[in-house]
Formats: sequence, structure tokens, C-alpha cells
Amino acid sequence: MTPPRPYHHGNLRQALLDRAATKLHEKGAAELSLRELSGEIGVTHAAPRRYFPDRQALLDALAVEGFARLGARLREAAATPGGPAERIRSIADAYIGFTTSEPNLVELMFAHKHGAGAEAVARSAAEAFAPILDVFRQARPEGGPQDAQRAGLVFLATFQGLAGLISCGIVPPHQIDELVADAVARFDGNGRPAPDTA
Amino acid sequence: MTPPRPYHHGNLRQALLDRAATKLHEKGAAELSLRELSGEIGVTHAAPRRYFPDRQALLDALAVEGFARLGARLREAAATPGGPAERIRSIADAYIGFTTSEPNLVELMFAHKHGAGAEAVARSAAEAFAPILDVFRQARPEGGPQDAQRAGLVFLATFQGLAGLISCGIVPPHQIDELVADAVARFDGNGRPAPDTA
DNA sequence: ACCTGAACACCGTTCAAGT
DNA sequence: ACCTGAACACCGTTCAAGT
Repeated sequence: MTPPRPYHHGNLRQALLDRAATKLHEKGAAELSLRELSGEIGVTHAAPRRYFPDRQALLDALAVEGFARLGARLREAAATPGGPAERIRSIADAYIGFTTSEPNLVELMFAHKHGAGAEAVARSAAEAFAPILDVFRQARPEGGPQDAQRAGLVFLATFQGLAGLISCGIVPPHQIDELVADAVARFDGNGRPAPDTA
Repeated sequence: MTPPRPYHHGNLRQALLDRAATKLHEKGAAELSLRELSGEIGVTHAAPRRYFPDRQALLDALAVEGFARLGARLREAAATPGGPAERIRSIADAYIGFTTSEPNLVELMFAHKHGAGAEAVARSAAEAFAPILDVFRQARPEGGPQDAQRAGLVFLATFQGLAGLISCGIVPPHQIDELVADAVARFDGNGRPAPDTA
């Protein structure tokens, strides 16, 4: 007659994900331990197996959550008032803001070793990047979707690369703003020099 | 009266590095095991300690070697005949060539968790990137070193980011060439639209 | 359905001891 | 100087068993 609340408080899966995401603030994904996580939550080390068949499955789920959060930030930024130039700038700032605040999570998201959940990670990544492609489609509708996708991917590469250089220390913090401005300027007019901008 | 050849064949440190670098072709850095490496080389698991105080020290040394190899490739590419535009294109190709052939090594090189050898890694990285900054200085001497460093760092970010998107599967292989071309075009004339290029 | 408890093979790190 | 061998604490994974 006990309610359907199990041994644990009801949602071990989410509890593990939340705790792991919190730990990613301080430690890298390599230091995440299922046993430690389990112990802190108050279950035995074998309990996670119901929800994550192995350690990689939890890392994949963390990556999916990370892309969902990043996608939400980018969608907000893409809805900024103004023309395409303002929205592109806003997206760039949002991207750098997210990646610098969550370097360990971002490193996990872009790791090229995903397990069985690799397709799910790829889907969530594609969804997160949709606002970028949308803005570039709006910016240069005459170029066609091929052009927009190309520009969007190079834009993504630029700021993802910048994020990596920042978090590994190659780009010092005081130089971030000028580099973001320089990078954004390279996408004005979708990469072709605007005719009236000397 | 035995010659100064120790127990092992004489250079355990380099043997460990070589074997680890080879393994990085197939496995990620997370799967590298000092014990496995030691066993395959023929020493006990505690032997590496003479040369690498901990596991991170070996990873740091691998990163330093990786930056040395990357730097050599970039120096070659920067010496390509032709003007700055040709050299920039050549450097971009070399960068993408190296990173796509060694994704695990590159992921290790740009990891933001280096240990006591972090400064050594940073130094080797700066040395590797020098050819990029040099070419941008040559391309736009009137802009001054500040401008060249800015452009060089954004260039580096763009191709390092592209490398990451390729190796994690977001950019499909068949699209690499067009994206590299698109990205390179954004650095013609050091980022400012050339006056005679409509 | 959900979790426990014990077992297995592996790991990095440490250190006294050997040569 | 260079490496061994044993010990320690930790890990992911597996699985029969409990509730």
C-alpha cells in the first residue's frame, strides 16, 4: 500500500545527472566517478545501472542536456531585436558566454568519443545549432540554404574554436572581447564584403 | 664493468611516449593506462615513475610533442611559395590535415586540464602557432603587430574549431573542403574586404 | 521495478627493497 | 641511477539476491 515512491526519492536518473552536471563545474569529465556520485546521493554503486548501462551512457546524457541548454541560450539570442547583424553579434556573445561558464561541460559535449548514445548527442547538437543556421538564412536569403549552412558552420567553428582557446588558456581573458568583435566582423554580410562598407 | 645501459633498453621515457602516441591513434587519452603501457614495454607498473611523477605528466609530455609536430607542419606550410594568400591557404590545409589525422592527440593538446607541466605545454603551443602570426604580420604590415595577432588568433580559432566539429562528427567529411575554402576566404586581406575584390 | 551486496579485473600511487 | 614487488585505495562492470 506504499505509494509508488521507490527505495530512493523517486528519480535517481535525474539526481545522478544533476549531481554530475554540478560536479562538471569544478572537475573535468575524466574525474567523474559513478561510485562517488552514487555514494553522495545515497545509493549503492550498482544502482545507476538501471538508468545508465555504463559510464559513457551518463556522459552522453550529460552532453545531450548540455546541448539543450546551449540551444535555449542561442534561441534567446537569435530573438534579439534588430537586423541580422545584431542577432549574429548576440549569438556570438551567447555562445562565448555559455562556453566560458561551462568549459568542462562543453569539452564533454564536443568530445569525439560518444558511445551508444552518439546519435542522440548528434541530434541534440543539430537542434541546438538551428538558430545559427536560421539567422544566416535570414541574413542572406538570396544565397540559398547551401550558402547559409556553409556560413553558419564556419561561424560555429570560429566561436567553438575561440571557446577552446580561451578555456585552455591560449587566449587570455582580457583579449576575449576584441577577438569576438574581430571574428563577428568577418561574418558581416554573410562573409562577402558589403558593397558600401569600405 | 657493464656498460651504462640500464635494466631496460636505455630510454624508457621515450619508449613510453612513443607507445602512448601510437595508442592515441586508436584510443582516446582517457583510455591510456600507465600499467598497460608498462606491461607492453616490459617493465613493471611502477617504473614510469622515474620519468613521469604521475599520469598527467605523461599526458602533458604527449601534448608538448604534439605541438612540436604541429609546429613543424605549420612551418613547412608557411614556407610555401607565393604571396600571403597562398601561404594562409597552405597553413589552413596543413592545420586541417594534422588535426584530422590525429584527433585524439589534438583533443589532448587542447584539453584545459594540464598539470604541473601546463606552462611547458603553453610554451610549446605558442611556438607552434608562431608561423601563423608571422604570416599575418607579413600579409598586413601596416596594421601593426596588434592587428596581426588578432587576425592570427581568430584564424587559429576558426580552424581549430573546424577540426573539432569534424572529429566529433558535426561536419561530415565531404563538406570539409568547401568549409575550409569558405573560412580561408574570410581572411583574405587580413579580414578587411580587399578594395578590388567585389 | 528498483536497488543491494559481494565479486572480479583493472587502475594510479606510494615506498621499501633490490641491483 | 633505475627498476622491482607488494600494498593501498579507488574504479567500472557484472549478477544473483532481496523488497
